[in-house]
Amino acid sequence: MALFTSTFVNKVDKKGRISVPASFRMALANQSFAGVVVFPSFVHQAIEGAGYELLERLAQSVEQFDPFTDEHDAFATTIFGDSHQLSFDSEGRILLPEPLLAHANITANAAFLGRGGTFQIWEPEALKVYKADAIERARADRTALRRLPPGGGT
Amino acid sequence: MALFTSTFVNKVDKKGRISVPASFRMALANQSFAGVVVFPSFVHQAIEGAGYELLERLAQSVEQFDPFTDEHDAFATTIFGDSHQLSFDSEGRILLPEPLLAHANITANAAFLGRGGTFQIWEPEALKVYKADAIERARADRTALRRLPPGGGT
DNA sequence: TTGACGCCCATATACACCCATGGTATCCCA
DNA sequence: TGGGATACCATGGGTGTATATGGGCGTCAA
Repeated sequence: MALFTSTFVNKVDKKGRISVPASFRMALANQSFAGVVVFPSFVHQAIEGAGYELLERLAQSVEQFDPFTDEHDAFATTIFGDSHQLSFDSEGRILLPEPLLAHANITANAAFLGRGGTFQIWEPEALKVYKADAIERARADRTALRRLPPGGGT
Repeated sequence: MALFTSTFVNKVDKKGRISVPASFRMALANQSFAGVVVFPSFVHQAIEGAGYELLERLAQSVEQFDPFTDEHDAFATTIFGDSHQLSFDSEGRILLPEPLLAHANITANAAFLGRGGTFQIWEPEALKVYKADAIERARADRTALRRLPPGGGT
């Protein structure tokens, strides 16, 4: 499995296009859909992104909920209702929809944040703030990382 | 499995490249990704390094969290957002990203410190200080070593 | 008709790949 | 056992290429 890692800050040009980092495109290379799937984050002023395949898995997982619970409702509405399939242009760029740009407060630059199986797109300054906070929380909770599946050292 | 052992001090050339010690490369030889994965240490001014396999295990471990909890959030952000996949060039060198160099205060030289299943990259002088301290702690904590897992020789 | 969007081309820069060198430890053979 | 030959490794630098970015043009649709 290819993973999204690292953080990249790219420019939004005057047409609204932005390059998806090459390593992210690489991670998506063998998907059926040549592009990304994005939807607004529930909790952050950021955009969630993933490959099409993840959306399919989410669909399955949502169906496992009781179809008439609140969760199901919220998930189905938000994730599928507000998610967009953005295909790459010939240079590997995407065109972020206006509502998503507004949700994440993105104007001139946007930061792609790798999160393993998924990624997020942030306004760079907002990401800086959020990252500082995340490091604090991770540091405090570091012991949780010891719950690693078996394998090599550490 | 192959382990990272010993300490090597190598030069950072003017392009920012640095040779990964041959024995470390050997230890990584049968991984799916021909390179290393690095991320800033939470606690030290040093760079943590490992094989791609570690990242895969982390991804699994993170997925075990409920995907929308705070823990998941903080870990995914911190670990994947700050980790970089650095592939070897044909001579076995890597290119350390600027933020990591800054985090570890590395300029002209860098020290690779083997830690078994993982390794660290330090500014050589800082490592000297840390090592002296580590020896102290090891001496004080010596009894902990008796808690060895069962098994024959090695 | 006008605007939005998909496709094409152009460019600078960063980086991956290639080849060259020097030093060192190892091996081999006398 | 000594000395030379050799293989390996860290290091340096040149060059082609991929990537991010910018802009022009045609087409489709409202």
